[in-house]
Amino acid sequence: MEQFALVDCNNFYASCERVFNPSLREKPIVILSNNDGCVVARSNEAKALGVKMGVPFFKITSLVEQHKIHVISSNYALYGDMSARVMKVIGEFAPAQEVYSIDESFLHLTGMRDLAGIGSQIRTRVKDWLGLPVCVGIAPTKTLAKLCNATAKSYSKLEGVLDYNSLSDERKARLLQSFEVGAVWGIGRRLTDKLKMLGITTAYALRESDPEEMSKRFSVVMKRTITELRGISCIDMENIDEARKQILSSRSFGRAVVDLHELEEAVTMYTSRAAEKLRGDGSLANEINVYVRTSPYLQDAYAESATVKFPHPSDDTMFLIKYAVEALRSIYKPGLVYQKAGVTLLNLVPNEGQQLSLFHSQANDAKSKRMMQALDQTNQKYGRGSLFIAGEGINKSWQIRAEYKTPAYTTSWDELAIVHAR
DNA sequence: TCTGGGGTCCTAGGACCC
DNA sequence: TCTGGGGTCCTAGGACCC
Repeated sequence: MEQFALVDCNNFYASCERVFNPSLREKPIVILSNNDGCVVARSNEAKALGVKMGVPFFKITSLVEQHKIHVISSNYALYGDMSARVMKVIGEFAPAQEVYSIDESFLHLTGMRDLAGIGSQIRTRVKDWLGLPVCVGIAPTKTLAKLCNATAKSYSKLEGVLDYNSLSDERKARLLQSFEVGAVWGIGRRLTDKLKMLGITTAYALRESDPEEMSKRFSVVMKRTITELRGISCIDMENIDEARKQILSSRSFGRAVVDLHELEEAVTMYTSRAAEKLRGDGSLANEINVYVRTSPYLQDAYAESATVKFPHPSDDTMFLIKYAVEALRSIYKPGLVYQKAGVTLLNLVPNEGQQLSLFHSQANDAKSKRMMQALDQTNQKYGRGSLFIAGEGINKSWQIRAEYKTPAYTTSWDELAIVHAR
């Protein structure tokens, strides 16, 4: 039988902030999304006060004042760096690891012994070495490992680890009964509603439903989920070395944007960022999609996107920008108040042995390669944004707000944590 | 008389995840 | 007044082929 562990950091962003600011321990904390728009992470204390995930910040301002909730703008440089460290430590425990998100990773434990013991060791080591709390769920399928992880988080008696294999059939059934069907991995809001109409409201009821019939009624994805709930693995470990299939860079603006010129600056910057990621993956893009939108909450909301295909695949920022701006101009409508724009690189291919088009000169290609290397190296060494494309604009007054940001303790020389001698 | 029967590839859109 | 950003996978339907 296969065995998987899901290791998940508890309240990851909030926990990262606490590592560098211990006075935040035991205090309610919320972390805000880019632009300080809504809540993307909460400490347990904030959850207990009723702050919901994803709630717009302006809706909880009185709650924040009333309970002295600490408000922090998200600091992705810090979280990304801490994440890399955590994943490295966790990865030492198993022959195969799949980093599933910034704060979660699956381990392949098939054939290993004392799985719960391994879970405890992981927990202890991450706490000791990095100061971050994690929980571990262990089961013969990823879907069950997810549920076990959630249970390990909510019952302190379990000390952060739950091994599904150690439960009796009756306990397994009770565990599944304790979860609403929407809590199951792969069952979102739409499916939850549809399942409810069939009288399926818990993870247990879903497990007991007929996979074939459900496959016809819904899709093969549903069938897989049911099979996984029955303890038969059908969602394998993914190869994490595979390059991404698309790269998206988008942001809401810090203020209303009407001007085409400002949109061009934004799109230029997003394209630069996406191109950096593209080169980091060692990929080339064949197409670019650009979208703009007004606030979707307006009555006459406008949202449009355009895709442009390149004459040949490329990772050259200047080249990509040219097409991005072309796409933008085709969808720009004057007089609207834009709130967000985004750029997606599509149809990505590995940057090896690419056939150059007939009229594409070798010399130009080498030159652009050196230029892009210089750009990436400078930005890596001196911090993002040290060197940028002129079209991004200097002021960037449309950029996001981040009023409550903490320093980039681990990734920027200017902002290193200071240790005070006693 | 009664509209072939497969196949493949591509795309848009839906649903999900964190 | 204020509502995130970055991904994946699946399906249905159209275009095209023999």
